[in-house]
Amino acid sequence: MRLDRTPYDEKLDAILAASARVFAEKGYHNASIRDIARASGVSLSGLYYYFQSKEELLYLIQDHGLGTLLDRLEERLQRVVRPEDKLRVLIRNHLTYFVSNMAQMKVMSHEADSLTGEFKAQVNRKKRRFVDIAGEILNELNPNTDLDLRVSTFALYGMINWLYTWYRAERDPDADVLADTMTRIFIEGYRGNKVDPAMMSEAMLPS
Amino acid sequence: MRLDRTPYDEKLDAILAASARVFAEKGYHNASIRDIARASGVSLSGLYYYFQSKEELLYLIQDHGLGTLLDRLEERLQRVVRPEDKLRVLIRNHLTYFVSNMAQMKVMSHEADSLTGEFKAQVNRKKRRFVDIAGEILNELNPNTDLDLRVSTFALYGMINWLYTWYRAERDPDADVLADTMTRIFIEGYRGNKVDPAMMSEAMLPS
DNA sequence: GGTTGCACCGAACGTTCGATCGAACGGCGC
DNA sequence: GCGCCGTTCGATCGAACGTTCGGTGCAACC
Repeated sequence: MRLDRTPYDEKLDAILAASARVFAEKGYHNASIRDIARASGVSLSGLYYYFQSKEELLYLIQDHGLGTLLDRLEERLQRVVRPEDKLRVLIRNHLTYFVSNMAQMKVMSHEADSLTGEFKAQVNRKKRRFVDIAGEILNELNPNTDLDLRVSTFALYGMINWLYTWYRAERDPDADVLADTMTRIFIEGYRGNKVDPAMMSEAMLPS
Repeated sequence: MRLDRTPYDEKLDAILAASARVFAEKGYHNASIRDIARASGVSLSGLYYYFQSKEELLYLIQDHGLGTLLDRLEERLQRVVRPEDKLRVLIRNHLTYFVSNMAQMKVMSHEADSLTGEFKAQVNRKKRRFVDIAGEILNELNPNTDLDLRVSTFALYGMINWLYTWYRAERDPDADVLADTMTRIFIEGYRGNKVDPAMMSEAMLPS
């Protein structure tokens, strides 16, 4: 089904990859289309055959990356049942993709607000899926906690998404160790905070 | 000692506050000095009486904010001794300042890479202090863990600093609840991951 | 009351920005 | 050999950018 990849597709992917590198290094608004032309080996005007505006270019990078990440996540989640394993899969899925595609992941994390209008709405729809999935897993992991679910969910994604600000492949552990570290901290931390039964009134106890 | 605040100081602070709002809303590179002139009520050229360049303006915002945050942190840390309390103080210090100064905190978190040269070096020096302080606390909290200290430290700051991407005061809990949630997750998660004594070889046990 | 210096501004500079336009290239069907 | 169409590019546009320059008002001081 992916056998019909034309030279057009290949070149578009190359342009998106080069653009992600430029956006990651200089930031979206500080990067110029001329920078991308230089990095991709295509002329300034030639680029506009592949996208209609700079903003659409950013959208293509983000939407494609989030789509890939989401597809992989949903496929991998089907293979496990315990919430602990699901959370491990989610964290590892993110971090593995991150370490392998650092430029793209930085653009996805750091340039979230640089899109406007329908571009932003479409990307936010995909991001919402990630939030919902994590929320469901946390709820399975510890249904009886008094920790705020929304705060806990974004605390989790904060741990993960902040990576682009500090991670350096040559000195830091690989993605598996990162995922293991964050998974252990978060599972232990979230699962360990159950509501203290001694604090519950009799009315709350099962009759 | 702070009684010698001149009208110049007052106006500079007002300009910095207005600039932080503009930078937070539009992003540093996407915001123009003209936007800041409009937001602060000072003419375009009049602004340059208070700073020499747009980049220095960003530096002033970041350096001043980090300085305040660091001063408060070190003062509050002196009042507690248990590592659990120290970590709680650190998290609460960050989040309280964040919620009270959202624009400034967003600029500090999101525009870290927008500075160059000596500006960036000076800001990074202050940020390093935060990393070192957190690392020392985590080490006191659980000296026997096999969790990577650097990864754990940035996981903690990721939880905290990511706040600017999702927090909305009108729907989310206040800073105290945020701090309590994150503190409980992280303390339980980090302290709970001790090296399993059953996994240790005899050579590692005290003789 | 002339001089100094701080605070501030309108106008303009040179440069870079995202985007467009018309022309030209090359392979393929006819 | 000719026309077509997908692809590419040099030349160029108006707008916006950060910064600078010459100058103004005004309070303080001698």
